[in-house]
Amino acid sequence: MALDTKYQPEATENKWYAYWQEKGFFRSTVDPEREPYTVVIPPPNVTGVLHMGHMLNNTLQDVLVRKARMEGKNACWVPGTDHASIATEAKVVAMLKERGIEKSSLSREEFLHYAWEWKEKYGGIILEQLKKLGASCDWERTKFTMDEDLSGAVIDVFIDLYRKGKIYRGVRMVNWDPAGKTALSDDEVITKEVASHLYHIRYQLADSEEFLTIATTRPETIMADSAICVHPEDSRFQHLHGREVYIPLIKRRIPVITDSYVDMEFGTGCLKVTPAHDLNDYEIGLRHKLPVIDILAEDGRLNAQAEILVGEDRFVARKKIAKMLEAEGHLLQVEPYTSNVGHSERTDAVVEPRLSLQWFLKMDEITQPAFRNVMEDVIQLHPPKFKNMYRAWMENVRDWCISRQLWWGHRIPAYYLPNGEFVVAKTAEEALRIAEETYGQSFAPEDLRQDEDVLDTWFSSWLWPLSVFDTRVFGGEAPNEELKYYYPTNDLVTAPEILFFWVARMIMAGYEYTGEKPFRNVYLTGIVRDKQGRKMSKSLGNSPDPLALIRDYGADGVRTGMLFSSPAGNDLPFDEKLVEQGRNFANKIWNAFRLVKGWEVSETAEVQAPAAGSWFENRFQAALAEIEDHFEKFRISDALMTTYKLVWDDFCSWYLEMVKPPYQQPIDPVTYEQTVGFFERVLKLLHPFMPFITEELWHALRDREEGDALIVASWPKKETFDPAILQDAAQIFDVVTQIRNVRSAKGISPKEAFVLTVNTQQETRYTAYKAILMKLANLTDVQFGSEVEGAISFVVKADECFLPLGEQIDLEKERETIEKELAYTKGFLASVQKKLSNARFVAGAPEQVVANERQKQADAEAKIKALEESLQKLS
RNA sequence: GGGAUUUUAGCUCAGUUGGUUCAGAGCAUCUGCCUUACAAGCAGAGGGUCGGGGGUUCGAAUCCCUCAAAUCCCA
Repeated sequence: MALDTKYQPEATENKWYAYWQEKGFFRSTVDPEREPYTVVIPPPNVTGVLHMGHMLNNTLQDVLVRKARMEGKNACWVPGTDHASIATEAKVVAMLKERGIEKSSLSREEFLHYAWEWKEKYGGIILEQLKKLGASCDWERTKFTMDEDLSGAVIDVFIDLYRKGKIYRGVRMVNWDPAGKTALSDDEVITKEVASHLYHIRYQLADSEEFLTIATTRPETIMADSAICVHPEDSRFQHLHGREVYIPLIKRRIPVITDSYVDMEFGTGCLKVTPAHDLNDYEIGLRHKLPVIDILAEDGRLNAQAEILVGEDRFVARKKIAKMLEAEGHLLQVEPYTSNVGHSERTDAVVEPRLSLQWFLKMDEITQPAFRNVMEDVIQLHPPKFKNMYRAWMENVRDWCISRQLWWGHRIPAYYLPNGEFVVAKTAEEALRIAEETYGQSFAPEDLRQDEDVLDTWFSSWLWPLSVFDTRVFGGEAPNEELKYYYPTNDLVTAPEILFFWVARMIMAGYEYTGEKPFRNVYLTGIVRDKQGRKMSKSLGNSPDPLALIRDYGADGVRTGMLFSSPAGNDLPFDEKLVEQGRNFANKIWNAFRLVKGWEVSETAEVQAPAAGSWFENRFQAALAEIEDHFEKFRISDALMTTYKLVWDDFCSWYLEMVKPPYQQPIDPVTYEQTVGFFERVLKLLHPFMPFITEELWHALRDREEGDALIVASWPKKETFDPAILQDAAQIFDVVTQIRNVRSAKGISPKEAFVLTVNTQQETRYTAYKAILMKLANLTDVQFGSEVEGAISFVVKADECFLPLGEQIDLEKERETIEKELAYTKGFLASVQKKLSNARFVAGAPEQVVANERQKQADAEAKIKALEESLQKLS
């Protein structure tokens, strides 16, 4: 059969993915006989499409899952999506707008109908894309955070925490969009520089004819002032401490307070404090127990609390107030000023900081086990540097605002009563019953009004590692078999950006509802960035299309490309060169297969390299030990690199070259069997990284029985290896490289064969590898001796090697080279001797270190001797 | 403003409790090869005073201080 010289991934990938699914290799069910290995996917946004971050993240998960599966564990990777209330609602609103429908014209039910329609249409796309990447998820377990049972769990948790007294209602300042009449998250606010004015306004002191002057950009809010604040150390205002002033126009008395928040350099050094309309002022208000006076309605007009200009828009009011202040002589100065003003991403209205009643979860107690168990490494973060960040956050954690002014999500199960109270219950009927019991009066169902808000998306995804297995445990039921078997999960792979939003909260929920951690290890990936260091995002348009990449480079190429340069916790500066390297690697493996597949086996064929097998056997074990160590420490990039070098350098460049028969000649059966066996073993190591090409070659290398697939083949067992063999071979390889080097430097063709003469203490080393040495360096013989006429010489470790090159030798140049090396080695020896002659070193350093230094000394001395001999022969 | 992390070859990163071969890898670069597995390749080579300065130590990329730069989180 004629095989293409290039690996063609596309057909292979579809074929094997279908095969794996058809055979049910991704499926996991409870099996107490086997050790479970569980991973829950960080649920991507249901309306999202695959981006580079998902590619990296899910490749890593798939590597871990596939390796565990090959190790014989019951590997269970649970896929799913989350409802992402803000993002999804924004998309649905945008879709409706395109159809000419305003959200405000719809009822809640109508809107949700459209939202579900959207979800049904687009919700599965991202999971389908993950299949192209090769993700070996148990698709039968696919979950969605708004599935009926998962939603029930969220509501149960809200009720439970409310009854435990951990959930309360409180005031919080939000970004308010007066045009959209909705609260915005910080991400939806765009800050722009706006040309405005700084108004200098004087306030009269209550007990004298004096005035003080403040500077503000928002004169229309003076009616909401609760105090005037000065810096406690500001010498200009010491006389004002403890006194009171009148707000101009409305003549309300407010105190002068001191707080170091005030910037003495800015404005006049006197700050008007308006707790209802500025976040910093709100905090000053809390510290000084100031009243909160809210003068703005939800549409941005002044309300009755303002006393004057009621019903005017805030910007109209600003101009009118300025005029009124001027008329009364209170406006001293208006200076131009540029300020940063938040605008609504969607309506472009100026965002108003606004106090609103929100639901909060108390964090003081629920964080305790989550904090302790990470600090004590019960749950390990990889890399551990994130522990510091985690601690900083957990030590300064604030109560969690869990309500959102949206419709898409889990509606808060609180029901308001006509008497101003509310009850929390799973259903309206239950709420009615509780209300009647609690207040001893009867209510009609329509008396109850359910809270309009939904819960923060994280309030459902924090349950994810539990709720994908068991949704009833939150209602107080005993854990089911699934939860008992699969939980705690093993590894979680996610981005550091959501270490607090998601990871920490999952840990809290895990301990709260099971008393047990949700996972053992958290692998934190980096962010995929472009060459300029910018985060890849759709809006910047700097992200390649992942599916196009897979099409162009193959899924295996893309997977390895992403992993080559992404140690845990480090950002990945993406470069198409990386996936090109991945593709080249797949091609290299493909061509190694072509070589082996092309061999004809013959009983009479000569064994090329008897020592090759035992060398590679040991080399493989050494690499395997290293790979296992890397995996254990979650150094996935390093595990890949070690595998890469084992395959490319050791297997292809050294081993296959050793055993390869001369052109068009057959290979002996023993070497062939051994080579196919090695090939199978390297395919196993490669499989987690490159599942498709390895499965393809697994089947192409031998005839397989039904169900003998690489995806479920056994991971190679770690065995001891002999470092002496590796050392011997390394010495031989060094000699080969030196000979090639001499050829390269002298412009001698690799086809010209030589006799190598070696002066060594370890002749057996050379006889054992004689065939290999001759083959790889193109020698006609290897002899031993200390002198060769007309030869060029070089020293490898302590061994002196001679190649007879006749007239091609430039004696003067050779001498120079050797003298240079000699001087260098003498310098090195001197530094070692200096160390050894230092009594404090010999006394203080560990025995092993001193022994090493002595070895270095001996090696250097031997080398100097060999070099000096060479030099002597030249003269 | 508070906190965290990072700074090692052109790029991306290793470098384990300070001590093996005088700092390693991959990619990129340079040189020579279309040597029938692979030019998506083969063979070989060059490249770093470990961000700057100071200190501790017999010995520092590694520990301490200081300065500088970058990134991230919280406000």
